[in-house]
Amino acid sequence: MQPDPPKPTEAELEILTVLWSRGPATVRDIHEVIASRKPTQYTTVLKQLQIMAEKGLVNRDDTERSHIYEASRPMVWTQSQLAGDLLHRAFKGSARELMMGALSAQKTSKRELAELRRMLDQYEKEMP
Amino acid sequence: MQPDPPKPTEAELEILTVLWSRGPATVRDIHEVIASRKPTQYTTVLKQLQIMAEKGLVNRDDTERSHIYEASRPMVWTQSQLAGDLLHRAFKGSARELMMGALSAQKTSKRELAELRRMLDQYEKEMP
DNA sequence: AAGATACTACGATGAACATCGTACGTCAAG
DNA sequence: CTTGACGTACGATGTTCATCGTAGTATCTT
Repeated sequence: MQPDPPKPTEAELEILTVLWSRGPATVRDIHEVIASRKPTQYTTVLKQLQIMAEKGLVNRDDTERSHIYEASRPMVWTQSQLAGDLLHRAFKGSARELMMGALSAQKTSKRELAELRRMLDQYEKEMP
Repeated sequence: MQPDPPKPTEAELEILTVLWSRGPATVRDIHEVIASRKPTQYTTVLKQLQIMAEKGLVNRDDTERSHIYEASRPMVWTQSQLAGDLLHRAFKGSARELMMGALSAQKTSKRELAELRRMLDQYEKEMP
């Protein structure tokens, strides 16, 4: 868990989401989830995981015959990387503009808006 | 301006940001801005713009000798695409989580937070 | 023990990206 | 008119991504 891993690609991110939701898993586990969404070969997922291990995106436990993979970084850490990256690339660093973009991209429920507001309160309170 | 253009790539997005801020511009104009940030050949920018025109990301006016390019979509439209894309790929569609990611990715000023809150108020008011 | 099953390793392939060099046309000086 | 500055067009190249097939090895089943 030394150097920060690079930003995950699209396919890599999809695998990471599986790992974040299921926890450590075998290639088979992950493949089942992925394949249920789009036709994908087992070895494709395997190869991805091997590459991801090289990049440091996942850690591999190969003590057992079926290797077990887990995300090397917690979900929120990676999310922060991705959000920050887009924030700078497309929104000049403006969190407000990013939020505008997100809200206009989909209908957001009143509940979600309320949660958002509450989160803001929380965040502001922890900063003098 | 028929079918929606695809999501811009990294290099394409950088060019678009120039077009959004300067308005319609020639290859030379754009190249000057880009090259001031990182060493880049003139023809590289030219080629990018030609490809972007094919993809429909920019419109080209070739009535003059120096062609004039402009973004085919307004900034906010593209921003919405990008935010929505990331929102679904990495945040399960949760605007709140995206906001968390963005805020934790950089220090956000009190002013920015206030603007954000005001923007939320505004947005909520327009939705019963 | 033999065959089927389950894994990993890895090379090959094709598409998308990003970058650049070269060719070629136009136009305004000199 | 010729030459140099400036412009577009486009092929070539190297890289990263994503996907898959094949080979080889270990394990299970009968």
